Amino acid sequence: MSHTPTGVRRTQKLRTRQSLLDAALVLLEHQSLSSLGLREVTRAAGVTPTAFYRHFEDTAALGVALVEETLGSLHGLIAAVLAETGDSEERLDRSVRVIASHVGAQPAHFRFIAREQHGGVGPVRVAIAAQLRRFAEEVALALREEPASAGWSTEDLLMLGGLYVDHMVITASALLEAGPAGEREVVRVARRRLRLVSIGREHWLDEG
Amino acid sequence: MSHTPTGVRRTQKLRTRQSLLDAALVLLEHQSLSSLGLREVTRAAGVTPTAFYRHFEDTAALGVALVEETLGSLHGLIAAVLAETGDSEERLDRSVRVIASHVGAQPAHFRFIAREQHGGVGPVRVAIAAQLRRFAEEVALALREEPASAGWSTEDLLMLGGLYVDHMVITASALLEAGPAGEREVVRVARRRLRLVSIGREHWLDEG
DNA sequence: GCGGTCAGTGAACACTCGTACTCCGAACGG
DNA sequence: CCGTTCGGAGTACGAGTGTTCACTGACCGC
Repeated sequence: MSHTPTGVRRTQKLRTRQSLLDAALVLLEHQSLSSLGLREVTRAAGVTPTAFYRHFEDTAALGVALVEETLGSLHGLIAAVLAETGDSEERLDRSVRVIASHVGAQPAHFRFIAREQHGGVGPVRVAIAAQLRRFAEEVALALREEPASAGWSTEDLLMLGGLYVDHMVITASALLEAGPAGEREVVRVARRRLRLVSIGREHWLDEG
Repeated sequence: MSHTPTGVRRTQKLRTRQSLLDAALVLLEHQSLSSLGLREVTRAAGVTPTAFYRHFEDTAALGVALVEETLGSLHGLIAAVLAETGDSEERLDRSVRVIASHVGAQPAHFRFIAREQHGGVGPVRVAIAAQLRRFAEEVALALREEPASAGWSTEDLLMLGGLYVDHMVITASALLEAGPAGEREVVRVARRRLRLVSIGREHWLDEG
């Protein structure tokens, strides 16, 4: 009897849940999850502390939910960007631009990911790692379709995919630190780095 | 009258200071700095809470001190590794091995750095960023001496140095997550990634 | 050796925290 | 329409927090 997932009741519950997530995200802009108090969140969300338990067991569980909210909706996006046509340079530019625009649009979400990727809350770290691994696999899959990947082993494609994903995270983090003012410079360097990796990729099979 | 910095008194003070740092590092293995309590540290160090203030203003200040303890002693090390002779492949292996051995020897220190690099405590983030930038500059300086860097601009050398440093951090973090059991695999992938970057470097000036 | 310096103590302050209760009332299924 | 479900409110508890204050006693330079 899990009842219908629709109805006024369910809607209101999701509403409060979302306001908890939103409030948490605001608070997490200046602190990390492990120092985030349950009461602090409920206070900012406008509900009583006890109401929190109707939605999450822990602040850790809330963190995991935030991870899925942030990264869950991004799957397929990178693959789509890579699948578009254009020469190497164009696609590289496009990738960096997509990252920059997403980070600029929802800085708090990405700050949270960067902060908790190696943070003090185990379950959240695990959730982020799982999502990033999925990204790496998706990128590897997209790369395989390209002519430039002829002769590449699956393992090497995954290595390259992980490299791209890690750089995506680094770039996002750098953009957050630099702020809108330093965005151009960060983008410049990120593009250069990707170009270097791209060149390495082209000549990967020349040796060894 | 700042008196002589020597003497039994100064020695004892440094002793307690160090025990505070050590205690904090142990506690930070399973949590992040922003959730670390002042009382918690003093309890583990075997002193009263008030004694803490004789050494640090904040737990944030303690964090900054930990950063310098961890990274301050590493300067020159990478440059030294890069300065050793050998072909590209050998030096690449050596670099990865040095990282792995250091991480294996003092895991807590490196875990702290990885965790707080994007953590919730501003001053600590700044301190880490400053140290890593210094590393990047040192690496760039070492790279400039090599024949393979002929024709490289200072900016690109710095870009490459930053790339190496970022990968050093990523590798260290991956080693910590993997534990001793997964070390071989992490080292394998790290070596591959560095080789790819190295190949990109060789052909960097071929185009545009 | 004598007086000042100062690292560390111990008690007390005013908080905030997570969690366990009981209870209310609106939306729910039959 | 009626009994049930359940999201949320309210209260209370014990534990832990950062910081302050006056104090002690060993080391210091003179």
